[in-house]
Amino acid sequence: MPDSDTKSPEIPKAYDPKAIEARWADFWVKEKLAEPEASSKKPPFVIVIPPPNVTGSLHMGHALNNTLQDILIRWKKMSGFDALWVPGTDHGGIATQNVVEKLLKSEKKSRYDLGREKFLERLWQWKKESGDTILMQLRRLGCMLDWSRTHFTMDEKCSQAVLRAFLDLYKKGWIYRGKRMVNWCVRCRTALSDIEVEFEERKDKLYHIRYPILSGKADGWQGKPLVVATTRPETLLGDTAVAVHPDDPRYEKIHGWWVQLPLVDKEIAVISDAAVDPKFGTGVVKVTPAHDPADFEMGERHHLEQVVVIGFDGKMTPEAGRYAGLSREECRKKILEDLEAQGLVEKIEDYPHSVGTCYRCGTVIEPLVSDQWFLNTKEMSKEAGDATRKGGVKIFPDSWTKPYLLWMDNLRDWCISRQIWWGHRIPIWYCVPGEGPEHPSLRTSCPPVASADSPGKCGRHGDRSPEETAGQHFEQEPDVLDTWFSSALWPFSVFDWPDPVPEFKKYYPTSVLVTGHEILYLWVARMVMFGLAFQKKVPFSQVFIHGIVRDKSGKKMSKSLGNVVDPLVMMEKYGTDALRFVLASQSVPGRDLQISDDSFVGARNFANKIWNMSRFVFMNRGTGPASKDAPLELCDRWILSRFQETARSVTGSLESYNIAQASRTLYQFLWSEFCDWYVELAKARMKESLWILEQILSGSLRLLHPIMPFITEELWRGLGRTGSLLLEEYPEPEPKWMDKEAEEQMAVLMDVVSAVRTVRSEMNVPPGNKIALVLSVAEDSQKSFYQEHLSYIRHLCKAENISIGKGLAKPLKAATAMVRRTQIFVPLEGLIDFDKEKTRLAKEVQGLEADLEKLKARLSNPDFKKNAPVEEVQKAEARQAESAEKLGRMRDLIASF
RNA sequence: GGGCAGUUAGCUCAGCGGCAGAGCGUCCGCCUUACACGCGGAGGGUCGCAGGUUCAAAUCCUGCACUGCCCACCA
Repeated sequence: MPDSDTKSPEIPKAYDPKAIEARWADFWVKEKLAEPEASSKKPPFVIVIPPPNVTGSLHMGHALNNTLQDILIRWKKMSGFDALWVPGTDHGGIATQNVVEKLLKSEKKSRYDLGREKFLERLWQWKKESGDTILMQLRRLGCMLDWSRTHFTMDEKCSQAVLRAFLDLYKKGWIYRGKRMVNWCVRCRTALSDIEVEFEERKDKLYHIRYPILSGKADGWQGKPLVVATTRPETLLGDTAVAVHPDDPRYEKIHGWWVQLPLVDKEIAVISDAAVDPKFGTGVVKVTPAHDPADFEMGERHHLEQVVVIGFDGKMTPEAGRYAGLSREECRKKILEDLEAQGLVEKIEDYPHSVGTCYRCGTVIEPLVSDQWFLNTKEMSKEAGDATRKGGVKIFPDSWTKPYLLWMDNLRDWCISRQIWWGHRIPIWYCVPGEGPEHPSLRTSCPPVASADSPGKCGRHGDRSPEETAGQHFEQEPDVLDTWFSSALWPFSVFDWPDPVPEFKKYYPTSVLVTGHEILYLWVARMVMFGLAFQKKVPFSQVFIHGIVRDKSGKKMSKSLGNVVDPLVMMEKYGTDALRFVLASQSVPGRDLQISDDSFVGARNFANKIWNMSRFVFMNRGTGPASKDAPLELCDRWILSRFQETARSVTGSLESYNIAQASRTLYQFLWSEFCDWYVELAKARMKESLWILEQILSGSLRLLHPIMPFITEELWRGLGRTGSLLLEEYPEPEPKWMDKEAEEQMAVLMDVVSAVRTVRSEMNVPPGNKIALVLSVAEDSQKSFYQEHLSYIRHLCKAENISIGKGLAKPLKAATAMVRRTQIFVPLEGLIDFDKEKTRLAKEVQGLEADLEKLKARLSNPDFKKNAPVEEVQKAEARQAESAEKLGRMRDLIASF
C-alpha cells in the first residue's frame, strides 16, 4: 500500500501555517501588490485605516478591524477595482502620554521632573519603537496596505493639516477661548471633552444633611433645619446657596431665607430655580457653582459666587479651610465625621448612580471651571447631519444612523484643548511682558495671535517704538489639541492636504470607513464634519460598523480583567488564516463578537481540511491528465451548480458587509458539500472527475482568498498556477451552470444514502462490510431514477447487489433479520414522500398566489397609490416582486418532481 | 429618564414569513488508501412570556419580563 507521504513528500499531511505565512506576507510587499494603479481606468476603491494608537502592540480589536478591511480590499481588487488601503498610526494623545508616564513612574520620575522638552523626547523615542511594531504586526496579519503612504498623525504632513485646519476655523470665529466648567481628570491633569467621559454605575450613598435655618419664623419652620440630599458632602465647603423648585408648595414660604452652611462660618441664601427636581431627595439642593455643572449654570442665573474648594490636583484648596490639602475622598470622610459629631446628618441611603470617569485612566472626573479652547460645531454638525440624512453617508448596519444623527443634532461646543504635552501644540501666540503667572494669557492684555510661526509683532504693539515695547515677547499657548482633532482630518491629511498628492482627486472621498461603534461619535462624526468643512465633500460614502471583541462570557477584553486573547499568540498557535476566519465568521452585522481560546480550533481544522482536500486533488493529478471532455453527469452538474450559488451568495454577503455569512457559506460549501459528497463520489470515477475537481478547487480558492489569503495563495501554487491570487478575477456566478434539476435530484440521492447509512449504523454493520441492499419505492416510475444512479448509492453506502422494488414495505424487524445475511432493506416510501411533498408545495403555491392577487388588487387601486405613504407603496411593490419570484421557484420545484 | 440590540439544542451562536439549523460538547461505530485537526451515525428544542395579524409566525405587530450596550447636567 503506497504511503501518501512518500508519494508526495513535499506536501505535509497536516497544514503548517508557520512554514508559509511569513513568505507570503513578504511576497505581497515585494511584488507591490498593495500599490494602487492610479492611472488605470479601474474605478477606485479606497479605505483609510483607523490609525491604531502607538500605545503598545496589536490587540484583538485591531486584528478584527484590519481583517475586515483587508477582506474588502482583496475582494474589491480581485473584482476589478483600483484598490487602495492607506496605513498609519495615531499619536493617541493622553493614552500614549499615560503609557510613557507609567514608564517614568517606574523610574520614580514624573513628567514635571523631566520638563516638557525632555519628556517629549522620551515620547518620540517610544513612538518609534511602538509605532513600527504595530505596522509590522499588521503586515503579519496579511494586510494589503500601501506602505509607501504610511502616515503618522504628528508627522510633518499631518501637522501641516492640523495647522491649516485650526487657522481656518479660528478665522471663521468658530474656535474661541472661554472660562467654562469642563470635565477635569485630576490624574491626567487635563480637561476632557464630554464624550471622553465614561459613566460607571456605582453603589454610592445619598447623604441627607441638615442646614440650620437662620431667618424667618413662619409657621411650621421654627427650629427646624432645611435638609438637603447630596452624594458629594465634601463639596459643601463650596456651597453658595441652597435651592428649591419655585412651585414646590413645601418650601414656597422660605424663598429668600438664609441658612447656616454647616462646618463653615457662612450664611447662604435659599433660592428658587426650575432646574431643581422636587421629586429628588428632599426637594432641596445644595448649590456648589464651582464643582457641579448644573450648579454652575444655576450660579450664573442667580449671580452666585464660585468658591473653589477642590483644585486641579484633586486636593482640597486653601478655601477649604482646615480641610485644605486632603484628597477628595479623605475630605468626604472627615466632613461626614464632623457632621455626625454635630448631629447634622439626618440619614444615609444607599444610592446607585453613575459616576463620570476618565476614559483613559478611570479616575473619577472632577467638574472644574477653567480656561479652555472650544470649537463651535453648530454649522459643521448641521451640514454633516444633513449630508447623512440625504444619503451622502450610509451607515451599516442602519440601526446606528439614528443614534449618530441624534448625537450630531445635539452637539455642544467641543473642548479641544488639553493640558498635556504630547500632541499638536495650539498655534496661538501671546504677546507678554515678562515673568508672571504660568499661563501666558494671564500675563497679557493683548489679544492672542493665531499663526503658523512665532509672530514678530502683535496688532497692538506693532506700531510702537522699540523702547515702548521693551521686554515684550511672544509665548506659545502651552496647551495641545485633543487627539481627535487630528484624527478628524485623517481621511485627507493622509493625502498630504493642504498640498495634496495628485491622485487625491481620484481617491477622495474614500469608499468606506470600517470601525467599531465605540468611536462613532469620538471619531466618525467628526471626520464627516471636518470633511465637509475643508473638502466640501463627505470623507466616505459608507461606514461599516463592526462589533466589539468580547471574551467568552461577554465581557469587554481588558488587561486589568486578565481576559485578553492575544491575536499574536493565536496566530502563532493556530495560524493567521485561522485567526482571520474566526474573526470573519463571527462578524455578524450589529453584533459583538465573543471569542475564547477554543474558538480557534474549528478554524484551524477548516484550514487543515482545505489543505488535505487540495492535497487529494494534487495527488490525483499525478495519475493522469484531467479530461476536459468527459461528459458531465449528475454529481458534476450538481457541484457546478452549487458552486455558482455559493459564489452568488458570498458576493452578495460581502456587498452587504455580512462577512460572517460569507465565511459560513464558504465553510458549508467546501466542507459539507464539496468534501463530504463530491470528493467522495469522485473517488469512484477519478478520470472523469479530475477536471471538475480542479475547477471547483480553483474557484473556491479564489472565493476564499480574501478571508484566508495565506493558505489559498500556497494552494494556488500547488495547483500549478503562477502569480498571486490577487491578480485573479473574483468568481462570478455563471447562469449556464446553474442547474436546479441536478440540485433536486442530488438532494434525493443524498437523503437515500443517509437513510441507508443510518440503518447500517443502527444494525451495527461494520463500516468496512459490504451490504446487499433492497430499496423499496412507492412508484414503479421512480425505479428508473434510482437505477440510473445506482453507482452513487453503491459507492457511498458500500453496497452491492442492490435491488429496487415497489411496495416492499416490511417492518424494520424484518430488516434486522436480513442484516444477518448482510442484506439491508430500506423502505424509501416514508423517507421521501413525493405526494406529501407535492401537497405541501401546492398549498404553499396556493397561499402565494392568493397573496399576489391581494397585492395586485391593492397596487392597482388608484386610491392606494395616491393616499398611502411612499414607503408603504414601495414595500408592497417589493413584496409583490419577492412573492412572484418565489412563486416561480416553487413552480420549478414542483415541475422537477 | 430616553434610545438600540438580544433572549433559538448542554455551551457559543446562525436563521428573521413557507419542513427548526451549524460549530463545540455528549453517546455509538470506525485509523474506509486527502484529512483522527478525520469519517459515518444518534440523541438533544413549547425558538423568553402573553396577546394579535396571516392560508402559514422562531421570523411581522403590540404588551411584558430579563440581559447587554449607547445617550442624558440621577444633585
